[in-house]
Amino acid sequence: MPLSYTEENYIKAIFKLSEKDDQPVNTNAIAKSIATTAASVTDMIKKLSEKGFVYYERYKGVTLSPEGKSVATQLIRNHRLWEVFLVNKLQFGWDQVHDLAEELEHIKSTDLINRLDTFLGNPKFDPHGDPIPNREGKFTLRNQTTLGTLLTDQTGILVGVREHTTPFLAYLNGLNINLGTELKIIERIQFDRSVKVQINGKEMSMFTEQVSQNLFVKLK
Amino acid sequence: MPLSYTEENYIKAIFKLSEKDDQPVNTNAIAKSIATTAASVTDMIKKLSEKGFVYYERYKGVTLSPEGKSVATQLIRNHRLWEVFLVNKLQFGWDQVHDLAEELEHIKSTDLINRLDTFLGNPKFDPHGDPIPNREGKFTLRNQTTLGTLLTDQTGILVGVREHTTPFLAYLNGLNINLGTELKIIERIQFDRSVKVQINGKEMSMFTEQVSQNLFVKLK
DNA sequence: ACGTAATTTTAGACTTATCTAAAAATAATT
DNA sequence: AATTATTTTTAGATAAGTCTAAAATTACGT
Ligand SMILES: [Mn+2]
Ligand SMILES: [Mn+2]
Ligand SMILES: [Mn+2]
Ligand SMILES: [Mn+2]
Repeated sequence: MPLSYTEENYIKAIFKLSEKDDQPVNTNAIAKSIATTAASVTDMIKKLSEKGFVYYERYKGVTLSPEGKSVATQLIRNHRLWEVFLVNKLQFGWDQVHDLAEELEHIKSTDLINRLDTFLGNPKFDPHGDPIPNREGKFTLRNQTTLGTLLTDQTGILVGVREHTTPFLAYLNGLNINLGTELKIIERIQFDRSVKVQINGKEMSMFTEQVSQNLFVKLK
Repeated sequence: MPLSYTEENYIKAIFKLSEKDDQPVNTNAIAKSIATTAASVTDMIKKLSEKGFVYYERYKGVTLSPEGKSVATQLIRNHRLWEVFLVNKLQFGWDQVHDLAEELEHIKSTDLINRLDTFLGNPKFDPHGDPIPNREGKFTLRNQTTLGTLLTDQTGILVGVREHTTPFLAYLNGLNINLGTELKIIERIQFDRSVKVQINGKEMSMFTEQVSQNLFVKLK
């Protein structure tokens, strides 16, 4: 009884929504996250519950079972390895690969994925700096410091982005900002918490708080 | 109005069944080729006809329209390029890649496929020696001579296989026969049209007619 | 604690793709 | 030419996934 693409997408959505707090996930949250209606979500949750991938009590939200977590982790591994392939081997930009990986992740073959992993040199992070779980489903932890928390004169090296939307990534492209780029805080504006930043020791740029909160860095 | 995987598989099946004679394809033939029932085929053909991918008259069989042919060609291009990737880059055997390519071929992105083509060095043939259509859908013609037609003492270089089944390819693996392998006819047995063959100037082997008819060669 | 607002679930309908069994059309035999 | 056999189509059901609209439940404000 293999899972359909649709079932897999629901399981992944539930996983991502419960990543932070580990609390039961609301019907409406799932509906918004995969652009469908609450009614459809309820239907699907019932099915996933019967199949043992989620724990569900009506009106009380839904939680992934260990089997569900395992499915989600495998999908995330697939997704991120394909993204590495698309960027490192096929020269796609990091703002162009999400939707393709969203399809490729559903090709079910652990052999394929493990060979791809080897071919890519067992990368630990995807093109957006997100950790790639290993064969056993273990994630390497990534630095969660954001540029917004750095003090004046400190330099951060970009190790990830929280936002994965094309507009945001394309905006960073326009500033020549990639993973590994050095970002030095020149000045902090108290009024709106925006920051003046020097990029790779050269150009200056202003970041709103919304931008600096979405950039994960490690201190240089 | 994108095509579903199912619709695409029907179109590809019709293309393959009309490749040789270019005659209308029978309902039963399609049903057998994709392991479904004649009733399902009739339903699908009606839909494909309404969408303009096939010409159809009831009880008279079905033919692909130019749009249908274009879809089929694109799918075959995708399929064969993915097979090259799986064999050349991920080290799969030529007997292991068909089913994976059967899924990968449906990822719809000409950008992806063209980049893959470039990455692989614009191969003209897939791991089974089948021609890969170019961006415009043009096929390179492959030598159609079979080993069965060679005379005694002639040597053929394997350029393709007609059968793509795993058992047949695994059988060739066991004899160390791949594309490029030299096959010299040592003796022809009139009685059952089997042949004694020397492989790469070394081992001898007997091939039944069924085998030698499925090996495409070019004269050395 | 009571009424209102928000959330969630149910009811009923629709689409795509599939199937079995029966009817209709075409092909083959005598 | 009539009968039989084969192929193809239709009729009617089923399953997965989706939707809108209405009912049920929970949460919130006073
Ligand atoms: Mn997906
Ligand atoms: Mn990513
Ligand atoms: Mn396919
Ligand atoms: Mn092939």
